Amino acid sequence: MFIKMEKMKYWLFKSEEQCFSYDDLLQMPDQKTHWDGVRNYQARNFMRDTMQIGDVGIFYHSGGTHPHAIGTVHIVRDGYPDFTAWDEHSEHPDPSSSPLSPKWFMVDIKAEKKFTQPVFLKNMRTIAELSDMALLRTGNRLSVMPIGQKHFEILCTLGFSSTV
DNA sequence: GCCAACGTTGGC
DNA sequence: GCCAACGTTGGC
Repeated sequence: MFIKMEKMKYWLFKSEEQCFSYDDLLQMPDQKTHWDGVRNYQARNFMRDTMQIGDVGIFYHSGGTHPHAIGTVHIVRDGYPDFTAWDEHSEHPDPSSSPLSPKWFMVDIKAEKKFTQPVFLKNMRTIAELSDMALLRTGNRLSVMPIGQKHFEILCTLGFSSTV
């Protein structure tokens, strides 16, 4: 008997803090949400093709004066059509997507644990082991991106440490 | 298929 | 508010 164990993958979920924050996620029923509204093919492909239930992620707040990672999440439902695309009243309607021919996909994530202290972007840039993280590349605009296990562990170590 | 114009993102 | 980066659009 062969049971294929897929290797757990690591992701970063980016959201503008004033738009949807980690605290907002904690307020959601069952602390879950669907990661809707992504209208970028590369991010779409990650969610549709690569993410799996059980993968874990870092939640990152962009847009503020001090961008930072703020907690961990895990994926509780893998890729399925983003139904907000054919809702004309949604934030990101796209008439070219339909239930019969969905163009955009999303996953469901659930909050895991909020960091005891945020890990600031400014701090990340000083850490050599994080230098190859996609988030730190200038001009990166993906709201969902893969990171390495090493990146995930370093961010958790910093975020859950009790001293600065 | 090329490429300039345009819109959006996001750090600073 | 500015500007760099980059994806998308549309004319040709």
